[in-house]
Amino acid sequence: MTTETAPLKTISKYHHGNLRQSLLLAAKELIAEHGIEALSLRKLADKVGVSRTAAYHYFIDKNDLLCALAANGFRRWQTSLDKLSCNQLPDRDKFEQYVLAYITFATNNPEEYELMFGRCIWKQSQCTVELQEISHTTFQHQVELIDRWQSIGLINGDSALRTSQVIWGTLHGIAKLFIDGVYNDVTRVEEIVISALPMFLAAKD
Amino acid sequence: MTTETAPLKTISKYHHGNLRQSLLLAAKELIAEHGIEALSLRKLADKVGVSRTAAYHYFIDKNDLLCALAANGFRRWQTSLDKLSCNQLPDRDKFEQYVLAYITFATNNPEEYELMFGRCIWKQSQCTVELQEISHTTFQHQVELIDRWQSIGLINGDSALRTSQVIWGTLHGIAKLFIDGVYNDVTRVEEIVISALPMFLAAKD
DNA sequence: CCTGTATTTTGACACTGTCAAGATTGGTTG
DNA sequence: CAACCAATCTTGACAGTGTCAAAATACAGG
Repeated sequence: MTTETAPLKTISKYHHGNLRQSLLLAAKELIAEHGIEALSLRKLADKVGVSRTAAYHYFIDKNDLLCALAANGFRRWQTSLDKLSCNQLPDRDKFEQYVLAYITFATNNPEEYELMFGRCIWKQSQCTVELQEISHTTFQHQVELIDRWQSIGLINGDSALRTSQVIWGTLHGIAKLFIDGVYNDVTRVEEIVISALPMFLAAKD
Repeated sequence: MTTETAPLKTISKYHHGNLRQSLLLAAKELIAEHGIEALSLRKLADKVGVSRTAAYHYFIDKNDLLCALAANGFRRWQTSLDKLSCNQLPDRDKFEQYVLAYITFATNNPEEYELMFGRCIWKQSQCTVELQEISHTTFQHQVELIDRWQSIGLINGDSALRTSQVIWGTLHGIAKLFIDGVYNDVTRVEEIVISALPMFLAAKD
């Protein structure tokens, strides 16, 4: 009777339809709620309502699935970056916005950030070419941003690459200390980042 | 015949003698060689030559054992710090030495560093009181160091606490990007840190 | 020698990732 | 319409993990 009264697309046990997408979505939710290390393919399959090994038809690995999630994260962060640099004029406010946007993205999506920049994926050096590419271009965009701020004299330092590495390192370090729970009062993260800002800026007046 | 010719303390299957110490040593070696996530209590027990669950008489948990390892790491880092600050005169060279010592400690013992400052222990917020105390006092010592450099005008910034958090964040971030494999050319880490140095120093001449 | 206590082992359980083989479905061709 | 095929999903199985309960062993004191 279930098949007769079904109006639209009923739930046919087989052929889920868009399983790959559903898996990624459910995985993102599970990770955001319970952390990366709590994610198991069985629980994920349960949540989607599918068998334990169904995911292996779309991902060669658990690692492969995590890489896809990380790549999505990079795309999200990339669009946030684009919104910032759409205006061609770089200035001090934009730099401050960039710094705050970075730290906000990291602390608002801690588990996704951990996936993107954590050891879980990169340490085993088995990251997807997709992830390799999107992360590389994202970093390049950031270097270009820094380069423009340097060219107007807002930021000093060595080459844009070196300066980018240092600034990124600082933001990453502060974010990670909070995300990983070493610092536990996450409300203070903005204060710390704000007080780090003058370090980057060229000496004025 | 083994017991008769035994000169000192022979290996009697039971009563290993100093099992707790042996476990910590073997665990440190395994972790340094194969990484934290590759450490299992069974392999550890195998290496020490003892049964799977023998460790549970000295550690309530796997987490408890990891906390003990991390605490040892903090003690090691603390002694390195003491060597630096034994001379009462703070100066620019000492600051540079401190920064390089930090980054060297982190990159030379990446897995131990990950244990000390990584999510594995702190995220679950189930860290030992021993670890809580030693890490706290270690951080306090670093704040005092920064405070002295500030008082001679070498470093500027807000309160010593804030400045410590920022500097620590920067060093931690750069170290982590290498340790976690996001940056893969670890030979460049010193260059990056050196180029980060002028950011911290008060504007001179 | 006997007994109690500290130490270590064995057995068991639930959970994990992943592979091989089988079951089910939708689409395409004869 | 029927038969096949390829894509999709499931079941069974295996090795490995952390951890608990209960049993076994060794040492020390009477």
